Amino acid sequence: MKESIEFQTENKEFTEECHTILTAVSDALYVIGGKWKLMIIIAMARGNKRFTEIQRQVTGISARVLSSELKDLELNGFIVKKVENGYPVSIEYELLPYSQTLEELVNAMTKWGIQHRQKLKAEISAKK
Amino acid sequence: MKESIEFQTENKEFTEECHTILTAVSDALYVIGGKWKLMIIIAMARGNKRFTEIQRQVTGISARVLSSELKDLELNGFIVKKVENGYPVSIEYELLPYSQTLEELVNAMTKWGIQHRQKLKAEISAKK
DNA sequence: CTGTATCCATAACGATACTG
DNA sequence: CAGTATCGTTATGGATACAG
Repeated sequence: MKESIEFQTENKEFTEECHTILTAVSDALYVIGGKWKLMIIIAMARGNKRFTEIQRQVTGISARVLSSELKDLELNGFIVKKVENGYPVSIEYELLPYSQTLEELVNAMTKWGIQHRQKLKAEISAKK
Repeated sequence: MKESIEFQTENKEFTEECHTILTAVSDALYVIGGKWKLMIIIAMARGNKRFTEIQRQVTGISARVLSSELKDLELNGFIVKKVENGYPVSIEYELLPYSQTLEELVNAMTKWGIQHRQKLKAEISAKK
């Protein structure tokens, strides 16, 4: 299957191929789109397991939103909530193996975000 | 710079590194996040240049939203609006070279979306 | 600590109609 | 064809308080 984004003239095959790609990207955005989901997974991949830890690491997220996002992520098979009985009860969230399938995507986005910030910085310097 | 998402024990360095990654991803999401921007760029990379063409290809987008998104994309240096005087006036949107920097990200997302859909299909089959 | 409940503000979006 | 205007709806998220 051809997946590269390319610049080319139109023909009938491209419309179908384009549709395939758009559907795939739409599927992905549906599950991991939005402001927080990838960031939560990244924070967890760095060892943050507790609710408060994650909230501290993911700057700006409120408890209400974090709670809701964690439920979504659990439903979609990225994480699991583990409750350890004891005094007090200890609750940890853990990444499931499926979250590792996002590694390439996260790396690509990180790389792009870094270069984009550098581009903006360069543009601002140029204007002075 | 280390950018991989990995599963490891905590230490002081990770917190900083995590913050770097989260900032980068947050930057990226700010510019290309949301439901439509990547899809519009993909449609355009497949040769769609006219407003109506893009709207037809990006299923479900309204004229109002497309218009607004195109303005954002132009502001951020991804596309340019070209007006050819003539009868009637012809308007085309073209990708700028900067949009090609998204290729790796789009490929990763496409790949992930395809495998995710297959995973869902497999799970549904398994339940029957 | 780990959330939930409530309230409120804003953003995002869809539908429709309309203009040059 | 390429949008804009208007309206209404839903989604999203922040703030605060509160509960187990």
